[in-house]
Amino acid sequence: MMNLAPLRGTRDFFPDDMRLRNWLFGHFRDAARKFAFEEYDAPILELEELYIRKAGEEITGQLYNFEDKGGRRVTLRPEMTPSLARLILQKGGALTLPAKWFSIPQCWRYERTTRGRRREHYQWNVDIFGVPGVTAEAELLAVLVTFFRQLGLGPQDLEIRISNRKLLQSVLDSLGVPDEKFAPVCVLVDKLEKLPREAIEQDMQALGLTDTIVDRIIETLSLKSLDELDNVLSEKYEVIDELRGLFRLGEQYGIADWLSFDASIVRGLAYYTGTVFEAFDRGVNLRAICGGGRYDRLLSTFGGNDIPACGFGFGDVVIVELLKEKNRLPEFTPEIDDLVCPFSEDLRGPAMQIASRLREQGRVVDLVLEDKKIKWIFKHADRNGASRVILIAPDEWSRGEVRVKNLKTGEESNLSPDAL
RNA sequence: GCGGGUGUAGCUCAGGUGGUUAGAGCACCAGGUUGUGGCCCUGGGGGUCGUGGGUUCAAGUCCCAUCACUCGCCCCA
Repeated sequence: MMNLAPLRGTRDFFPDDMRLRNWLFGHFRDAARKFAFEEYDAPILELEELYIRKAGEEITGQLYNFEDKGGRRVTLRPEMTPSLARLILQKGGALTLPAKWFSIPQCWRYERTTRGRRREHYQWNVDIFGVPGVTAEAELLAVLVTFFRQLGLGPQDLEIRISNRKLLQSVLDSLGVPDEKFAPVCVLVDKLEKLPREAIEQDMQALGLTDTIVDRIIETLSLKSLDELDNVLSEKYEVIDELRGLFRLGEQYGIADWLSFDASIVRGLAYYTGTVFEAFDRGVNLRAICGGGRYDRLLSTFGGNDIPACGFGFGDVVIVELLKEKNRLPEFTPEIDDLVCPFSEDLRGPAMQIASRLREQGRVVDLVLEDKKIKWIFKHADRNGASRVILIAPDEWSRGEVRVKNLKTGEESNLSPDAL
């Protein structure tokens, strides 16, 4: 037999797995919808040039790319934001702002697989275009908190760490580092905790940064609070006011318990320009659960006019690991309302009519499709989580009735089909 | 790319130092119970023992190679 396993780093979703996935995605959708975000989608396959950013990002170094039959360089999308930017630019002036959109795309990367690193995952994306101020970030954070609360998680389980790239930018500016170095430096800084210090310093030097500058960056990132930052930084940076403003909005939204300032958050993507944030579980261990930020100048990198924007991505894997660990995953079992079974082939017609009528009422109805014994029927009903078994049997049917058994209570009665 | 671990039924796994027709539990199917589920009892189907080669009278077992999965490292940086 041929190899039946899914390709390395990819997953099959059997009905058992799909029940969990649908449950999770349902919560993604509910949380976004509560805040009036609208769902969109785009092709999994995009032109490779959509992701060429040359900032040393991990994500663009792991493109799942190839040449199609027309000789085009294409790639399975590693993230949704560039596709979203493409959609926004297509709308042009017809786009009414602010645009609040969400999606649950499957995203791909090609790399060696290890624990927790697959080649494919689903990533809930929530974005706001057209709002320059931190009211937009506050909205995103509130969506996240709403989602976490729906899952039964609290601020004792999770925290959202927030910073702002303008912090780093201000420091670089004051040290005379040219603007075009900013994005690559951010990418390197994001790796500070994951890689040996020397490797990073080497790369920083390759970008033309002196030891003094590197020290200053690290010094800034190690500050633990906004007040500390305020005292240490010589000039009055507007970024501190911006961060304070965001935390104030967090308080007014009643989500302050979930939020903390953390200067070491910078994110590994090149396009962020302002606020950046990541959510972590407080019981250590797991990787970031989600992350996002403001990217006000993404559209111009595609040749369009910029629109202020911010958003986050939220993977489907880490959150499930966390929920498992916290014992917060519900049991997922199949459920149907009625199992209808004709007792003999000449009663199949009436059985089909009764099933149809019940379905028109909105019930989930399974029909026994073969000539099966009663024992099989009840076993089947049990396995599929049926609430009722409706038997179309000769004696009852001759009196215009069907036999109904409620499997939850064990009650049985004869009813006219109209009374079902 | 390097190293470790694991590959035996649909699933989870047993199978000292080689020795008849390769086992268990779960799952599946059937019967017990010809019109009533979960429990129980009985029976049944299902295996080229990852693949290829070698040693041997004899290989699931030993040797070599290879592939797959998995963990760690390297790479990405």
